[in-house]
Amino acid sequence: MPTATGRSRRKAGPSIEDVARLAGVSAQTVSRVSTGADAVRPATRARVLAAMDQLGYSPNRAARALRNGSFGTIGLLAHRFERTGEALTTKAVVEAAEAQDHSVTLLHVSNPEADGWQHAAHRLSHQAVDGLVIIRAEQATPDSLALPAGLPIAVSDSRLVGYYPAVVADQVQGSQDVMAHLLGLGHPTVHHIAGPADSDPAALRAATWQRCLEEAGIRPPQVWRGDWSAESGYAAGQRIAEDPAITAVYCANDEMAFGLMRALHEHGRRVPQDVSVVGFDGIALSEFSSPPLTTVKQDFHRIGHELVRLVLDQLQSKPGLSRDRVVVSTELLVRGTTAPPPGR
Amino acid sequence: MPTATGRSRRKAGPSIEDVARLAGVSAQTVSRVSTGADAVRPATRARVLAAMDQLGYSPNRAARALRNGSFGTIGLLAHRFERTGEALTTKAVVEAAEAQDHSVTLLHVSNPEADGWQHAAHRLSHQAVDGLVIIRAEQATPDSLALPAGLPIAVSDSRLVGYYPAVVADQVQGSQDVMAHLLGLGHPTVHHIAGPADSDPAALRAATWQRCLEEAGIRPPQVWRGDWSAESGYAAGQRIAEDPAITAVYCANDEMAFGLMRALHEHGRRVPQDVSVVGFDGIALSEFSSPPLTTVKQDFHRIGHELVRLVLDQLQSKPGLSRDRVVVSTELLVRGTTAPPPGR
DNA sequence: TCCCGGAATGTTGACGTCAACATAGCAGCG
DNA sequence: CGCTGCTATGTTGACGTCAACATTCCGGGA
Repeated sequence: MPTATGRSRRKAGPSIEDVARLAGVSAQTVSRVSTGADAVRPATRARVLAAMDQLGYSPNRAARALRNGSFGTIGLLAHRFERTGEALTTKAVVEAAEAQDHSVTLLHVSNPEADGWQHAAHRLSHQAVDGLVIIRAEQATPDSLALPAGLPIAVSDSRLVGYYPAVVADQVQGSQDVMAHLLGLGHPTVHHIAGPADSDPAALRAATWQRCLEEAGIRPPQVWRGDWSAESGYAAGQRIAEDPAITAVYCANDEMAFGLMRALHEHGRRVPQDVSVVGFDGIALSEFSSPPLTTVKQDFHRIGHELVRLVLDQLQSKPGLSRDRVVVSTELLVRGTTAPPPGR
Repeated sequence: MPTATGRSRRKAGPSIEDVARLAGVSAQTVSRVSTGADAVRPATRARVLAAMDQLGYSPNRAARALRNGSFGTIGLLAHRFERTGEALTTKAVVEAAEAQDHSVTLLHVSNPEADGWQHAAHRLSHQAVDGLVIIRAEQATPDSLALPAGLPIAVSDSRLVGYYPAVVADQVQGSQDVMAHLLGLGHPTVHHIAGPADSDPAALRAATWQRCLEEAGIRPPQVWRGDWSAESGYAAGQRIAEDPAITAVYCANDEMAFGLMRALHEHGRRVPQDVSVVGFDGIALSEFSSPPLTTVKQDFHRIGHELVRLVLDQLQSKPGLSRDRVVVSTELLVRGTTAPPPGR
């Protein structure tokens, strides 16, 4: 059974010794040149550089990592990271890490049940990376992860917030803005298509929606349950479109809003004249639905950068500099899918 | 100049020696248990496993990499990988790599001008990863990359195809299907919103569009030039919407189709009654525009898996098994944005 | 002239792992 | 009862790098 064990010793590239021999110096001098640390006579340095160039030498990162105990690598643990929010965060994490001379190793958690996360965490265990960023670990709990102690970790919205340094978007403010906007337009009530029940951000958005209604003296209607996908928004939309009493829907993300709008469109209900729709996330395409979607924009770029900062601060033992929880503000973008209710 | 060099020796986790001592065996026996390779008596194995568990041991990957000359890591070089196609390909690459016990290190090329790619290639230089996957290296040329010789590489659609083993989507077939569909509906001609001029897939789609028109005896109209973004599709749409003679537009990707549709909508031109629109990629949201977008679906999942296979085949020196070029077929999805031209 | 001191360079060893080889233990058999 | 031929385990060394320490070299001052 020759599975993946068939890895044999690869032919090595030129080593520091080869360069040293060619340049007529010791390995240590080559090391000095390559790390740029110590004093080396300009003539010697030039000779070493020429030798490096000639051999196409580049330092072996495994050996460096072994020597230094540091990989220059941050692990990124995510589930379904091809989704817009995750992809944008990932991009920002990679950029920020690069700016700090770190690279990013991706680990995709295929089955988000506890086992998948644990398996993933184990693979990226504390010797493989210097730190770990976890984005949207929806089902995971600190126990189910069993991460090695001492590994610097930063998480974004998820159940893990509170257990590890975290970056969270201001779900509450964003949801309040949405509700103020819709109720301000005169809608008698607002329906909500929520994200999956095991998602923390989804729960927060739903709770804020509910609280805002209650504070306005309105009894919250039954919540519609989606799973972030446009399909689920479409499915909920099939029922919503049949109820002429519904004039405003707050969707927990943009994809579900797209699904809802298609369902409304198919049932001949006009957006925004008959029904107002609001999304969440501010994905690039949200500006190009017809009409463009009113939504709450998240600053994924900043979220990614803050996540990296939290991890690297721990690495460099600057606990004083890193607050436990960074809140990134959100912004309501009022575009074309919201209007006063019909007959008003 | 203390740049990022301030990394000190991290406190090490438990080593194989610690486990050996606790279990009362030699380090080699621990190694055998941890690699699962050799024969170890069940009682001994159990003792070692218990010791590993108690200490929270996990093998040091740097040491392993140094020993084996292999990192178990594939590098992924991409520009703007947060876009749908890139993100889906990335996901598939990560999954496929994981299935082969490899992890994936992401490298984001921020400025795609030659320098950015070269810088990126240098960072991932041949000792850091066992192989390299390059997706959509639009501006890069083999010379501008200067990749280390002997590093297994696989590329997807880009100018690099032909220089390295490649996986390409069947742009030609997909474009032909689009043109046959639209012309078959009776449209007198078809306009095209192309991708950026330096993109190979964009060029291929545009060339096929042009050839199909010519073969039908139609003189191709001026091409509209976009940059893949919905914004650019919207910008082209502002002009297209003003020309009542235009009844069908083939967009080189879905995002631009979304932008076009919003522009058409704003100008009161109905899709598909007045204008037919076709996209390319088959992103998840394309099914949830109103009406749902007719598009050419690419199998990003398969593309990612083939890329990994090409790299790993080279790693295991199976040149016979890996063709130089894998073509992944595309599929026209006829949905709601295409219809016969008005008055027919 | 000789010695001192600092700068440039060299030598040694250790990081953690695992392949190769070495040895110990033990069952089976004549 | 000793020998053969396994199987289970132990020992050694090397992968490439770099910090710590050691050495060499050289100019300048006494």
